[in-house]
Amino acid sequence: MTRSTSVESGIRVAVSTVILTLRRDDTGDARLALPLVLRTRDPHRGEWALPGGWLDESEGLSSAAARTLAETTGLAPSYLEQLYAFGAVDRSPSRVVSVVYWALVRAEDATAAIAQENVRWFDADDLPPLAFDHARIVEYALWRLRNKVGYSRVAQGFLPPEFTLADLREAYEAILGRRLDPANFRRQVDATRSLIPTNAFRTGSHRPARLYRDATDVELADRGPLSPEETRTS
Amino acid sequence: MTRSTSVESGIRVAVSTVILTLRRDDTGDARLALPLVLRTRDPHRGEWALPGGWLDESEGLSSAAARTLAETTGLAPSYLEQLYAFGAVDRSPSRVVSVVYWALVRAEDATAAIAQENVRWFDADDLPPLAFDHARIVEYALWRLRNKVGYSRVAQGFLPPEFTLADLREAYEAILGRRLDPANFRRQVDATRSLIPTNAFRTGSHRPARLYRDATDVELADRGPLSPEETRTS
DNA sequence: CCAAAAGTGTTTTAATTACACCCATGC
DNA sequence: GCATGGGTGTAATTAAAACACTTTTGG
Repeated sequence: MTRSTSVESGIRVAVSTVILTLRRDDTGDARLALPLVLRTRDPHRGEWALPGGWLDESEGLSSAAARTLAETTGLAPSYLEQLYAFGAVDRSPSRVVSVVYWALVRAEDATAAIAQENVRWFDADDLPPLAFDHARIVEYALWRLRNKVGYSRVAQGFLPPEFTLADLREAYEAILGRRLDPANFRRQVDATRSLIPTNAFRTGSHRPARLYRDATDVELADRGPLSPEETRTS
Repeated sequence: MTRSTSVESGIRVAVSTVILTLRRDDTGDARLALPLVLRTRDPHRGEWALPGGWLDESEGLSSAAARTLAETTGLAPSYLEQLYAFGAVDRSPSRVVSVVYWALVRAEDATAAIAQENVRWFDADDLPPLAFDHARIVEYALWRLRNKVGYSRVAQGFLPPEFTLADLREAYEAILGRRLDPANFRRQVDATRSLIPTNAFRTGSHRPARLYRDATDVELADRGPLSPEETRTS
C-alpha cells in the first residue's frame, strides 16, 4: 500500500485468544472448556489451534482479540486480558509475533454460541494435539486464571448477573480443581464486600439460596496497562 | 528481502525495555533509577524514551530486549521479563506494536556502565516528560516490580552474589518505598529458605553482618511462559 | 563507655482452616 | 420425617506485625 519500504517488515503480527468457559460434564460437575479451530491450511493443516487472526493495521490489539473472538464464537467476552506476546523465531515457518489474549465467557452464552464448521469446544484438560506452540499457551492461560482467581473476582466472569454463592463456589472449584469449604468460602467472599445480596432466592431444591450480584461497577480484575479506549466500559 | 507480498505488513514490531537499578541519592538512601535515551529524530525528537529498537527478523523477542539493553548500557541484565505488548493504533504516527520488557541490573554494574551520548540515568520517581506512551509503561513496570517483590526473590537481581540481610532489606525498602522491620524481615526471608549463610562477614562498621548467597540455581521469579532457548540459564 | 547496627525473643493481632451444628425446603 | 444443601458458630492453627531486649563491633 505504501511506497516506502521503511514501514514494511517481514514480521507479521497475529492476535489469538484463549477463550474459557464453564461446561457441565457427564457427572454434572462444572469443568473448564475452550473453543478450538481446525486448521484447513498449512502450516499445521488438520491440527487444532486457538481462534485468532492477523492484526489489522487499523485496529488495536484488544479490538482484534474481541473481533476474532466474535468471529469464531459469536460471543462477547465478559472478561478480556492480554496474556503474553509470543515471538520465538521458530514458532512458525514464517516470522510471526502472536499477541495472545485470554477471555472468559458466561456459561449460558457459550451454550448458545453459534455452532460453526471447524470450531469445537474441548474440555480444558483433555485437549487434542495443538498446532504451533498453542499447547503451551493454553497451559499458561490456565495457570494465569488459577492464579488470578485467588486475588480477584475474575471467576464472576463465568456467571450471569445474579447467582448464588454455590454457583460462585462451583466456579472456583472448577478453576482450582479442588473442593472448597462452603462455610469458609462464604466468609471469604463477603469479607471482600464485592457482592451485594438481592432479595431474590433460587428455589427448586432443598433450602432456597439467596441470589447475589456484583457490588461495584469496577473491573473484575486488574487487566494490566490499558489504553484510554480499553478503559471505557463498553 | 522477500518477493512475496503476503508476508509483508505495514505494522512494525519494536522491543523496548525498562531497565531498573538501585542508586544512592544525596542522603545515601538507595533509590530506583533507570536509563533513558534522548530521541534525536521525529517523532518526539528531543524527548526522552525507553531504550529499544526494531525487532530483527532473525531474533527472538527477549534476545532483542537483551541486545538493545546491551547497546544502550553495555550491561547484561540479572533479570529479564516480558512486561506487556502495547499496540494502540494512535500510540505512534506509524503503526507500531511495542513488546516491552523490564530488566534488573546490579547496582555496581550500573555504576560501571558505559557512559554514552544521549543516554542518561534518571531517578525513577523524578522522570522528565517521556515520548510516546512511555510514561505509562514505566509506571506499569514499577507496579509490576513492587508487586512481584512481595512473592518472589526478584529484589536479589539488584545485589551482588554475596550480600547482607541489610543490603537485601535496603533493596526491598527502595522498591516498596517504606521501611521494613529488620527483625521481621530476617524471619520472613529465612522462612523462604532461599538464602544460605556463608562464613564470611562484612565488617567496617559496628557489629559485622553475615554475608548470604542464593540458596538455589533456580530463577529469581517466574518469568512467564518461556521458549526453550529462553529457559536455558545463559 | 557509648552509639549503632546485628540478631533474638515475646506478645498481640489477624487470617486461615477444620468441623460441629442449626435452618429451610422438596419429597 | 428425613435427606440435602443453605447458612452460622467456634476452636485450633498459622502468619503477620509491633517492639523490647541482648550481642558485637568501631570509635
